[in-house]
Amino acid sequence: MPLKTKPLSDEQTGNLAEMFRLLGDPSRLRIILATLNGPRPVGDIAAQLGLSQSLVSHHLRLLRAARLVRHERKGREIHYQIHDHHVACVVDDMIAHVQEVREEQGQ
Amino acid sequence: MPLKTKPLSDEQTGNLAEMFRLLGDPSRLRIILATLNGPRPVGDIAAQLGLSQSLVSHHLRLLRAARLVRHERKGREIHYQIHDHHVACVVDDMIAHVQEVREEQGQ
DNA sequence: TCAATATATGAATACTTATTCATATATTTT
DNA sequence: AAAATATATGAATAAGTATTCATATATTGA
Repeated sequence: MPLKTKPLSDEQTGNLAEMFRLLGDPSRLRIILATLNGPRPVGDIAAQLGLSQSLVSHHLRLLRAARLVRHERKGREIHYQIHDHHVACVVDDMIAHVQEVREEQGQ
Repeated sequence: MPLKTKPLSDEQTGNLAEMFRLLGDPSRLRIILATLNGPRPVGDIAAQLGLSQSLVSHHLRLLRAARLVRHERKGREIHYQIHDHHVACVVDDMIAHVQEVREEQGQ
């Protein structure tokens, strides 16, 4: 039984799509996943994922603008973490879906 | 408090990103939204959204392959609906996030 | 204030992909 | 079987964007 949701305005639908689009790039998604367990400095994220500092910074700017992550300065570092519970839920539910599909499709 | 999730394999992360990417296009997302309240024939979706039949069909093929929607034939029509509860949840949570952002950012 | 460290940003490009147009396939009705 | 209806698909292109490189900004420590 699908959840009932009020019809969305064009602008809202656009914003919604934009959120998903941001999660839809592998590098950006990995960055998001890296921020799930608390604040992480940019450099650490880049090192952990094997991505350039520049790339991570570009992506974080987009994620920040969409409020998918938030940041706080600590000394000269800037620490990023997932923005809130909703975002974590979205990711978590989709992980569950992917794993179901994996099981269905065999292997 | 972010949810703890097991670390994902590269393949799983890729699949996850692919799911989000598919929801990240406005046309495809509108198609998804149109399938939230039960089975809808392709033609109806196209008409309702003002998209070409061809475009809707192309998109549905991708959504179907990712099991974001499922289909059943009824006579000469093919009816599509959201694949399952998880997918509906993902969309719903993200709608909640978008609305929060909207409130925060003023307006 | 100068050097060192951490992050951000602008421009350029290589790559991806949404959309259209034309056509093919499948199902039903006569 | 032929016509009509519904959906799917292939190829082409136009539009968008992920990534890199070079450089700028900001903070800390000497």
